[in-house]
Amino acid sequence: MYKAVRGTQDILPQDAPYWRHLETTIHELCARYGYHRLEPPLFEETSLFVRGVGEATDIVEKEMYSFTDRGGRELTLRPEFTAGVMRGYIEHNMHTWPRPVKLYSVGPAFRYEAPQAGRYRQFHQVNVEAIGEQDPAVDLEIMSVAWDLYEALGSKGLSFQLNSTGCPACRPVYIKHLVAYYEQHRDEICKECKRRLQRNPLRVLDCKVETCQPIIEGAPRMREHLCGECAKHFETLLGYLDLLGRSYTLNHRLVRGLDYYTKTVFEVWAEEGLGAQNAVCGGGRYDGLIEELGGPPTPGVGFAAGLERIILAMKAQGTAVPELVAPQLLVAHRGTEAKTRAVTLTSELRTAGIGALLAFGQRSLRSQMKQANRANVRFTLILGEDELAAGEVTVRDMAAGEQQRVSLAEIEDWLKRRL
RNA sequence: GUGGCCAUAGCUCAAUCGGCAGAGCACCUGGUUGUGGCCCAGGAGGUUGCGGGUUCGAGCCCCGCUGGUCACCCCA
Repeated sequence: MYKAVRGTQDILPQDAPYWRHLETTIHELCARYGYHRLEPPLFEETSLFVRGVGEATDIVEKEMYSFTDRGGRELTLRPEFTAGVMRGYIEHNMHTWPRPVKLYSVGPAFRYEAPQAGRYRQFHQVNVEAIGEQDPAVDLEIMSVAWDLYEALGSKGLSFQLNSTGCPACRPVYIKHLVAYYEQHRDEICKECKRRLQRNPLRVLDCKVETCQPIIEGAPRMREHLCGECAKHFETLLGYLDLLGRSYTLNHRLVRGLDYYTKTVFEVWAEEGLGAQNAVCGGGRYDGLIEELGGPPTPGVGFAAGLERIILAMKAQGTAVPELVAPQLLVAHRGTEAKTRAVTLTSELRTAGIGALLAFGQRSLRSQMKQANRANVRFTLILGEDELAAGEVTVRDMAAGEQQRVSLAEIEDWLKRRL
């Protein structure tokens, strides 16, 4: 028997209300902030992600779904959105649009990882980007979109983790200090950190090995090594956040796995319900990315949030979501002629905008009533020989257990008054 | 890629010491020739994840594989 491949899953009808509510909330919120939808393709040239995400990242090193198509093109299913969105920004000359260009996307992304709670090989993200403006107020706006999204969904127990990772002017200087400090403690750090020191030194800061913790505590901090511009940017952002009364946690150990981030980086962590995968949102500023991808020098800031993780958190917290609309009536019938009329009646009701179910087959009325009961409809319309002869239909109110005859000519209005 | 735990009906789970594969729920039919929910009766549904081994005999013990799950790494 075929099964959904490892790390993928069907979104079943029982989860549809969560997805609908989440998607509706996202679209309404983004519209309120003036963001416009841009959906990049599911796959792009592999080199776009290699350059955009960074050669030394886990994503590029071991997580991409890459393939060669029949035309010999090297392609990759998107592991994240930002690179594709920026490619679109450049391709469509959006630098000529009013700034900042504010875009959002919702859809699946793909990473070849070992699946576990809150992590899948095909997963969904909402991605929000503001391009072409370096004002820290844009960082604030991006964070606010994330903030409001969780607020609208009634999420509790979230913490905003915030840091600045500097820019090409100050980060290399800081990294030198960090590496020098770590060289002094070479005998005390874990094997993995020794490797990190070579490949991606900043990552030593989020090592979770016990013995590395005191080393990290004593390490030089990025914030104390920011250049004037980055320091000012960060202070201004913190001031704005305080102004709005948004609580956040300064986390000097927060470094992000993608190479393109500059200045602001942030993540949103959930306390419960997600197992080890507690990050529900991650983002930051990427002032060098567009230039790296062949566009004009352009600042940008954005975030991505994982929809599966949001839904897991909603379930863990028992968040109520609106039910989807379902037909409120079922047309039951008895006899061949009545069945024929039931087919046309059901169709007429639907054309009139009334959701209706038809009992299929020619089963006993008892069986059809059971079906109506299971479908949880408000009314059952019964069409038999008697009703047909009288040009009427029997309408049974399922909750009250009462029924009455209504003429077929008037049934639409009768129902519209009550549904 | 590495490690722990797990795998029996659609779902949740039983099966004594290794001895006839079961229950509840859900589904279908009937009890009621045209009336749902509650109740009762019946029915359908299984290669016990796959392959091998031990044994008179394996759902149960052993080995391998696959899958699921959780965790590491990293992240949404």
